[in-house]
Amino acid sequence: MGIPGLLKALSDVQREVHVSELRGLRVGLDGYCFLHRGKYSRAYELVNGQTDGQAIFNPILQVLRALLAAGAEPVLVFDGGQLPAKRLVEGARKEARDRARWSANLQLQQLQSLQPNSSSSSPSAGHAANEDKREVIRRLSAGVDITPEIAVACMRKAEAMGVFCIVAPCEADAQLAALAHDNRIDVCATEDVDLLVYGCPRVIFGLDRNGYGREIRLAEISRSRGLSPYVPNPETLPDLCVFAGCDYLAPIPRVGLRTAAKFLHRAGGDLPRALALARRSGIQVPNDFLDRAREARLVFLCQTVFDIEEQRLRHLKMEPPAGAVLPTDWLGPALADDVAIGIACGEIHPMTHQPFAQQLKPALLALEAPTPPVAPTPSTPALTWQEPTASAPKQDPPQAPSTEHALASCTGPSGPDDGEGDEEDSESEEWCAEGSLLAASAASTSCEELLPPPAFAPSSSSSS
DNA sequence: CTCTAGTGATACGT
DNA sequence: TCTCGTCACTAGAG
Repeated sequence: MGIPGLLKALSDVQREVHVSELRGLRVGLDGYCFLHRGKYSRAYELVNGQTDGQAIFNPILQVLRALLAAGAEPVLVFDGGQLPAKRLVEGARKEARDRARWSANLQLQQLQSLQPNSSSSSPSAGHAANEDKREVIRRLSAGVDITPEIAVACMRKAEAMGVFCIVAPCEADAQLAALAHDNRIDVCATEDVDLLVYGCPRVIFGLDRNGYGREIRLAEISRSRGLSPYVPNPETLPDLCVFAGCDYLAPIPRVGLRTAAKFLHRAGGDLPRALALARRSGIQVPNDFLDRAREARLVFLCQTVFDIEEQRLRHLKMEPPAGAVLPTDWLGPALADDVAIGIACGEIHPMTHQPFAQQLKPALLALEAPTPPVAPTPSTPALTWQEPTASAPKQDPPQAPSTEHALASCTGPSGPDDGEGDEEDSESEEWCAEGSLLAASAASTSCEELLPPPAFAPSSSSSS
């Protein structure tokens, strides 16, 4: 995620902050970062049987409460659709999650087959079972994925607290940067250094439930000595990051943050010259790297965001150059205004573009049947722009049905030998309740609610 | 020596 | 069909 090592390199310009210093300020939060903190709690719930499925929301709700108590005004932003640039790396991540889920579920099945009659448990056996449990939690939490359904459920909870929420058309990072650029938020809270690359002036990292975090101000990064003699600044940060390898571009082997900074320094900040210097030093820079780097740079500058004022999509900082020929939807999809508004409101799924209320099946989080792990491909490089050969043969899952059944038994609080007939029907009441909540809100919500409340509007126009 | 890239341990609500 | 881990440590290359 982000640029490896950049946050640590900027540690000398970080400052400890507390939410009490944010009174009266509007704080934009990257929703995914805080939902991610709840994944372990969610896995813990799963292995322990009884669960209301709500633990995943605790970290974000605690942070929201801390901000509200301090007199700050939180604004919650969620990720939306995928960018083509990230599809490749997302595919690898999904595969890793599926593998983790697969192994965790197998282990969970074994654990539960042993657990009911633990009468024959010596202390050592109990200890071993505990160790197994921890292992299952570890693997299961790695397999939990945060779906848009979960994000929207979180959104409804936050809105019930009076928090303004929005789903970005693409990445929350770019949307937060747009809000900051439009002076709708004063500071961002996230774990991702990318927000600095996108140009957010004040970013708080590691904000915890007690309200403590570490702030980096974009205007002060040129004071950092972490990459010396290279001196970073807000304008050249995108060049450094695409050279060092970011999410939008396959990295050059043996080139990380330090090496990229070194060559950029020697080239006076000019990326083509830096690449030439790198080649001269024996680094194998792909022939098309400069073109790919220019495309990746545009993602930081021109990604599609939702414009609250105009109630439609726009580009972040500038229109893409007229002559630029880019892959389809490279900067984000072109959506009709009503679809874009529906996504931003959390009423339309950002990927399928279908209304949430119709398709919101019981969100089973990590409980869906995992796809079996594919055999490791022999020796293909991990990230290439070549043809996707991954669709070759789907092997037979060794024991998929039995594993799926074990999952089903784990689903309900006490699943009374449920068959598999009811798919549309609700199995878990909490998600059913969530669904009705969504349906009700979808029926009554008008998208005009996206127009910012008075306190949220920028200090320019007050006409409504 | 510096730096990249890979590995292993690790995580916790009421 | 449906969203991002991270840190410390170290082998190994330059």
